[in-house]
Amino acid sequence: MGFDSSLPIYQQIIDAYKKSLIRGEIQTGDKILSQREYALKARINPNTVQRAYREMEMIKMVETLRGQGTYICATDIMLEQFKEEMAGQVLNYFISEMKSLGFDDHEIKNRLNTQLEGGNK
Amino acid sequence: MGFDSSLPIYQQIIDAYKKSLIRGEIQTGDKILSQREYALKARINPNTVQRAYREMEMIKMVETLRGQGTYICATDIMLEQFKEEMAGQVLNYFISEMKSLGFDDHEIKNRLNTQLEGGNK
Amino acid sequence: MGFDSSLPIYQQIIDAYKKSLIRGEIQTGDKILSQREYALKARINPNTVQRAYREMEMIKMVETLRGQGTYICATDIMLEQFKEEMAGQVLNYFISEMKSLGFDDHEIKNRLNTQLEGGNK
Amino acid sequence: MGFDSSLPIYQQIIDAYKKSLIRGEIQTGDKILSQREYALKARINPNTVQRAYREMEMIKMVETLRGQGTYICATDIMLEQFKEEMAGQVLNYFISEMKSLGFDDHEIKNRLNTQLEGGNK
DNA sequence: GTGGTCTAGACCACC
DNA sequence: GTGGTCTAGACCACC
Repeated sequence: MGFDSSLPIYQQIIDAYKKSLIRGEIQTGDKILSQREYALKARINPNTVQRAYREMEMIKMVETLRGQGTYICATDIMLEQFKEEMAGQVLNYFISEMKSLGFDDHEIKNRLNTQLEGGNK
Repeated sequence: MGFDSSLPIYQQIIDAYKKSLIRGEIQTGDKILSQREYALKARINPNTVQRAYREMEMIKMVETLRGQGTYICATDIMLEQFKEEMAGQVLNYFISEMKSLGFDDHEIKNRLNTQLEGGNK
Repeated sequence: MGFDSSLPIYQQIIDAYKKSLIRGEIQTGDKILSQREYALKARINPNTVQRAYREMEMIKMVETLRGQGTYICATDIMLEQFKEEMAGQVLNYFISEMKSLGFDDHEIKNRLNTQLEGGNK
Repeated sequence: MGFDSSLPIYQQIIDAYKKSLIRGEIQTGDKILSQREYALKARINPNTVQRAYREMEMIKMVETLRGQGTYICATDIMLEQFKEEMAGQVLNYFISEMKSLGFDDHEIKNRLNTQLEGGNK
């Protein structure tokens, strides 16, 4: 429940839900936190949560029943898309971090291979 | 100047300075922010900043001149160590993120190759 | 620049732009009012205007150039959709108003025919 | 209780009462809001309300008993007239909206028939 | 100047 | 209780 500064908070909320879906921690049909609960737990403004929830609703990732709450309604196809999207983000972030540390493409690949073989925790 | 929740904040402060050094944004001889200034800008507790600065002093990455401020004093060898250290962190974070999205070692390598060839902005 | 109370203001802003597009008063490529200007003229909060502009951007009806302004970028196909959408709204509003005045389907048709033939200003 | 900009507000007040009468929401003998109450609820100038009430009195749609309030006193014949009047307004508004969207007489009739048959909620 | 994000808080509608 | 809309206003980034 901590937010870093690179992406807008509402986007981080959405990404976190997408990741939870991919990992199977939540699934279609599940009720998610109410906007107020989320805002309280994350100590952010309810309006910020609402923007995230509204955008998730617009892409039909969740559906909202007035007075009842918000429910996941993502299809398997959407899950695949989210997985691609999140993987792309993770990859780009990784590559840009490595490059900013001074590694070129070749070195990045080598380091990854070494790390994967050497066994990372 | 935003901190996420995974690492202790003082550690994130140190890492940020290490990365700035590697990237050449700051170098040996440069004066860095006073603890007070840092705490104000980052809106964190001065004690947290103090711990970070103390640890950087212990490994002789910076030195503090009383009444004058804190100065970078890292050697080239230290820079190399920092680079390895930071690369390891970035790699481990990348690998664990990809795995939590459901990718195995083979897929991770493939994705990286594709992304590097496809050209990421 | 007056808003009635039935639809949310941000929706009325969007509908007004859709109608202007259909009527040819504005067209693709045109720059529209800045959010601040619109808010000032309509005497509403800039945040309300922003929500309308953001939603128009999400459906690719306009595009926003940071620091420069917002421009219409609707395609002809979108215009056709907007026309259907607005016609549907107008029709439904008309029918519900007539029914609430006590007219049935048959009478509504008759009244419309009479009015169209009798010549309305 | 929201007013749009096309008609003068006092006229909109009168029309709203006429519609309420036609719909049977209020009837002859009922006491209506005091001018002061109306102005407060609708957040408009008391003078505007006064003009509406005065005009309703002139056509003997309401009567004001000093110190007691204002009461509906419309006859059935007046109700019929109001119904015609309101229907005419609704029709004219509908036709002008459809024409401004680019529909001709023939299309307007067709659309209405389709909508009525298709069943609008 | 432009738009983008966020907070704080009011008030409403639906249940 | 739930979400939806709106205002007021701060602060930021890009130009």
